[in-house]
Amino acid sequence: MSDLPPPEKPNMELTSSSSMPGSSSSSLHHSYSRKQKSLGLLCTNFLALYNRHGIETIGLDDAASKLGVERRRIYDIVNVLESVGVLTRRAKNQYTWKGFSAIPAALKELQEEGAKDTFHRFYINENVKGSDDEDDEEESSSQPLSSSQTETSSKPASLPGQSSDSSKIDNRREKSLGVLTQNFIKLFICSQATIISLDEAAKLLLGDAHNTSIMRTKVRRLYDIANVLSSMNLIEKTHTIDSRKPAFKWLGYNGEPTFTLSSDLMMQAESKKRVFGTDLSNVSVKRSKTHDDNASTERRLKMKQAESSYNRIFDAHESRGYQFGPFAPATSTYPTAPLEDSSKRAFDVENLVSDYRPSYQNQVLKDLFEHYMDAWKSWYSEVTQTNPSQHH
DNA sequence: CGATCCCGCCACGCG
DNA sequence: CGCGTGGCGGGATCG
Repeated sequence: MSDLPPPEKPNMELTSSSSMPGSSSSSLHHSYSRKQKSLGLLCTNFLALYNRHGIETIGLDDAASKLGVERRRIYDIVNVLESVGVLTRRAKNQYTWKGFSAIPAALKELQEEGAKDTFHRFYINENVKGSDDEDDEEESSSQPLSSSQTETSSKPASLPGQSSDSSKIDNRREKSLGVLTQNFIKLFICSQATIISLDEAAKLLLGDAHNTSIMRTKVRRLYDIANVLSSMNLIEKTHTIDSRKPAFKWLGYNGEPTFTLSSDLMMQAESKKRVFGTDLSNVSVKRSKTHDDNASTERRLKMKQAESSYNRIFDAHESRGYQFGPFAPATSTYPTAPLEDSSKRAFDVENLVSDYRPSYQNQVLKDLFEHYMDAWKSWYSEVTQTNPSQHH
């Protein structure tokens, strides 16, 4: 009982002007910071909530209510998470948790797909470019699609009706977000680009730089995707070398999701990406986020190919078959029996969403994070073999 | 201001 | 027809 409240959405106001200035009255704190409801943060919480051992199935309603958001938002997150293999749709309203360990394989597949698809030849770099015409095209014919093979059939090579190659109508379904996410990622892993500017990505991904309207919409989606990907630390927001335009930097699979919660609990005791692939050939010197990453010695990404490096990492990860230490064990985590609630009580997710208020940045979550953070740190120091200067 | 992007209307399938 | 999904863009916030 008392599973999930039937009332779908306690939406107070709807339709018509939704002016909700919170009713005059002085008080204070107005405007509800948008940042607090960002997809990125939501995703971080989502991950924290389901990245525990034992989780296997995820119900959308469940997630929505626990995180205190509308269904719609869950769809956004779930779609991009699925693009990276962390989740898989099992049935209506039900997803299967695969975990971060599924990312490498997913990326690898994306890379292969991208290589054979129409994904080739994008060269972005610091140098400005004509950026006028040319180099647009891209997915104008045939759908990039996903899951080319690997998975049984369920992939009619030719869609009923127009057998003409390009089926403009293409899948009515996932026409965006999911596919967009994959294509976005392909941009990085199929080229050796590390940084891709926003409009560059939009231009490449859409191939319609003339239509401002469409562009605008796509860019919005790109932001959504970027936020989610960022919370997983697959990418990071930055700007182009000339620090002019906003851009995204591919971080790749550096390991676990760094708990970069807002910046309250851990502020500076974090960031330590990459743990394995120490023999990466193209290991860029990624400074910590201590300051900025103004890499003065930014070699021009000219090199091409060299995909084997990825395979190596993936392989290493998979063969290790390990499970990210701190996350699996956690033997004494939320015993389900709140002995007492003086300081650290059980992780009562059912209470995460107090109601309709910004449920993020929750005290409980904080506790959880700290707990994990601690475990993670010790675990990290263990696996950190190659860690020269890092403490003086 | 322009960059960022939250909210939720409403159009798609599918039972 | 209702319901689960999720495209899509207005317009509010942020920097």
